[in-house]
Amino acid sequence: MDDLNQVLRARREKLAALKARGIEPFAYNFDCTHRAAEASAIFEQADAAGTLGEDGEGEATRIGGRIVAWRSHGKSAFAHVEDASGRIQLYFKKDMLGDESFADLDLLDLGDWIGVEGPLFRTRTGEVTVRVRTWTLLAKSLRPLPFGKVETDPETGERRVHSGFADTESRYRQRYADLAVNPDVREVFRTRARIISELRSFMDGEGFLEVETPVLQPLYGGASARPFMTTHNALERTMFLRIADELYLKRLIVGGMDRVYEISKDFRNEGIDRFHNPEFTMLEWYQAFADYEDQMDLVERLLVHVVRSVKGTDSFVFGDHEIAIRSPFPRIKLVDALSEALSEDVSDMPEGELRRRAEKLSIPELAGAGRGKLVDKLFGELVEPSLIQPTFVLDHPRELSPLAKPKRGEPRLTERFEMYMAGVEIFNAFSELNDPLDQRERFEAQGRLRAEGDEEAQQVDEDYIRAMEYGMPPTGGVGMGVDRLVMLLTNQASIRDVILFPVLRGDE
RNA sequence: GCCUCGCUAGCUCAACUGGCUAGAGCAACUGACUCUUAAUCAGUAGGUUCGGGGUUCGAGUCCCUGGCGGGGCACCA
Repeated sequence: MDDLNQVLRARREKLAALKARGIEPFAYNFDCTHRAAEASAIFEQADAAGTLGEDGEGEATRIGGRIVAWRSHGKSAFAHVEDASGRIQLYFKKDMLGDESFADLDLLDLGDWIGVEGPLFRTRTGEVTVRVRTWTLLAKSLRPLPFGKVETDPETGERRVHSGFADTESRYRQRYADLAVNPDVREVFRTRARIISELRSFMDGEGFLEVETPVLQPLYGGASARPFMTTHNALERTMFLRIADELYLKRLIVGGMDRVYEISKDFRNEGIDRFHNPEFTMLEWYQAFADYEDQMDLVERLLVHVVRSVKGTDSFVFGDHEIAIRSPFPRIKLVDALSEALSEDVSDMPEGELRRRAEKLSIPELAGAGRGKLVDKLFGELVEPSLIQPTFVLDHPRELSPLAKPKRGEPRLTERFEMYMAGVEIFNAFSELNDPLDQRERFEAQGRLRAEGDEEAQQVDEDYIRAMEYGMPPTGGVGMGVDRLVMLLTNQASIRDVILFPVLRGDE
């Protein structure tokens, strides 16, 4: 207790005083009749309909919330409480509450949870307010929340927060405090939930079956990435956290489940930046009898559906850009886009020339890069940042896509697309490779890359090849970065702002 | 992993070129106030300046080192 600062100490003293007065500081429940926003709305309706009482009072309500502002005036006090719906003003008056209950208000603090009961009325300045008849302490706050002060501009109604809680690191580490004092942050995560819900209902509506495949895997695959490893004690074996759902979902296609999808966390043991968190949420789906052309149509319909449902329009603002979701989206071939950027056809450009171009742009880490990798690097440098409006980029080099079918008529390429918005890759899809002999060769080529030190190259998955040998129908598959879509639709600059508890270093 | 910027009271921020006892607002505490809303007014208290080491008569400030975070690069979705 000695090492607590005065602020924490004052609250513990109030806690003791409350107990001494026979007030339970941590209640078991509270029977609310309304949320704050509903109560205000009901009052406004009654007022408009002229059904308020003669004293201008509306119906009695019970509201539970956290005290976020307090203004005491001697024998009366105003406060705001906030619940999940918003905030509402409270008016405490000594002759309404009685001496004892009014005196006990001195033991409340910002951050306390209370329940109040009383009729609604409108103050002289027009704000719908609860005239508190009785109040109950629901939970004492023993640590001050970093509330700012909210100023509402009387003319524009605009809310400005003074001081507040801005330190990025503290906000991520103590997300509970961030959520408690920043309603905007709560809104971002409400939108995130809506987006995921709309993704589900869209996939369900298209006849896809939601499935769950292993997070903990004996082999990992389906993407180029380093995995997290762990150990199963009883089995005495190394297990991997999945880097993609792909290989299991396609086993289900082999099994005859012709449309499947999964929304789940994947884990990649790589760097962290504003577009990457080590654990992130992916939507993957696989559709039998379809190819990547069909998947472009599906992606377009999915985006239109989600953006309309969540934003109410066909466009949204991200940073400096207004992104319009109007299908069909432009479809450009990777090689053509790059040729245009270089003002020279790259389809037959020798590897040495590609390398010289990349070196001229001082693109780093070119050592050991083959043709495909060079094309990819150049594309990332020259074209990707300019893909602001939704754009499909088609037909990636074969060596970069070991799970995709060869492009019809152009066997050095694959039937693959990535979809970009705001310069960010959101979707990745292929006509799925369903020839088990070709698949084995691709895995073996990956194995050679691995032997040369490419830690991200895939391993041979014999069981996956066995599944394919039973017969896999032609299939279109798509992966989507859910967090990134949420970033775009909530206009958040960092993936950490759309993940409740992003990965940070320890602070011990 | 590399480059770069940052870390000062519970919160948001000051402190010039190294120089008095590290300041302010909010929050807290004491008092006044029965329609306020960034309530107001009077007063009080609150600091390991991220940790460790060094230079100096003197370090929040300069140097070394470590930690954490932001941004960029690399890797990647």
